[in-house]
Amino acid sequence: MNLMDIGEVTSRSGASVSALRYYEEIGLIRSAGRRGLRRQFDASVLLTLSLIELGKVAGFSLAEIASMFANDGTLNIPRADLHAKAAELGRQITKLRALREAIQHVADCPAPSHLECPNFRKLLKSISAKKVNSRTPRGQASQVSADLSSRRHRPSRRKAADSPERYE
Amino acid sequence: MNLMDIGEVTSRSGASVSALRYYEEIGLIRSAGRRGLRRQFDASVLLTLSLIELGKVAGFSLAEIASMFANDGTLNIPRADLHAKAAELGRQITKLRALREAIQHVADCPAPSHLECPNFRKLLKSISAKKVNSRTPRGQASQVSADLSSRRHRPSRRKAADSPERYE
DNA sequence: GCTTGACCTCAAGTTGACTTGAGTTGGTAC
DNA sequence: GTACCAACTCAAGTCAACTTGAGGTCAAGC
Repeated sequence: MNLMDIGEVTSRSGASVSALRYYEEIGLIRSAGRRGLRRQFDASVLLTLSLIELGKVAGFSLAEIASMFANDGTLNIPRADLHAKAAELGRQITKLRALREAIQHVADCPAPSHLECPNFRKLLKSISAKKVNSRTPRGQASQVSADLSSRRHRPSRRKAADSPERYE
Repeated sequence: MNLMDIGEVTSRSGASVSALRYYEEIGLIRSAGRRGLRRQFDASVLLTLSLIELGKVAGFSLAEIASMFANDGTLNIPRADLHAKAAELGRQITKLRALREAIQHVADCPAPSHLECPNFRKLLKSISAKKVNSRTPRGQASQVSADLSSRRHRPSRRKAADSPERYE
């Protein structure tokens, strides 16, 4: 019943071949078997991949996502975890809003240098304060970087030159 | 006037010694000089570090942040960039809200397995769709993980198994 | 029969942002 | 004056999540 080569899975899911093999290796997905050498996937893998995507977007690591799948590949997330995650997302959203406000302010503020603007200093302080209040176990920064400028594992072949004003 | 050893900077800023040295190495911060071997920092570095924090929270890479400082260490961000970033944050916020809603739904949904819940499937689909619509330059997932569960550079001694709430 | 192309394995490399470790130096307290 | 300890340098390691590369297999088409 409707088994797919890995190539079809990539084209239907958007995940790369190497990512799929990696996912299989770490037990995140399962192939239905082999045809010769070739992995065969059944259609359910596409849904699983969506879930994985979802989990990634939500900020779970692949290991955590893996732990959310039951043995049969179905979802198995304790509802309490979900509530916690939702709450966490809520806090994150709040923080991002404050941040956006600060940035917007800076963009509109007429002070010659932002550092000279007392409002900005105040915003800065409030944002840092927020950081300190929220439990930050090892002084790590948060990581908000979205898919709009995802800079984790950015492939080296893609030069950063095409973005508005080439940082790098 | 009021120069600090690196140790004082770490205790006042929360940044680690090694991070500070690293920042200096890549030109993000500057020491005011040396006293013997020891770097001396003046108080302004604390503000700079706040800005760096801010930039990181906003999702800029250190390289990008570096490019925002003028030679004299003052801020120098083109306002258009800021507007763009604010808009980006706005999109990010929207997305996170949808995500939170989805997660909340899953948590409350009585279906035995989430995959069987048509509503969940719908939410899944809408989130994936959103991902596709928003410009995703390298097909990477977004990274939302906040400081509440900072999972970049997470020390390996932390096993991924203990998850239920304590995101440490 | 031979090429092609999609797939395979396995090891090693990549990325950013640090951290760790080994071995050294020098200011300060006793 | 010497012990101590914070700082130093420099190289190498870490982490997650893949990607890349070299070399191999196999079914299909000419």
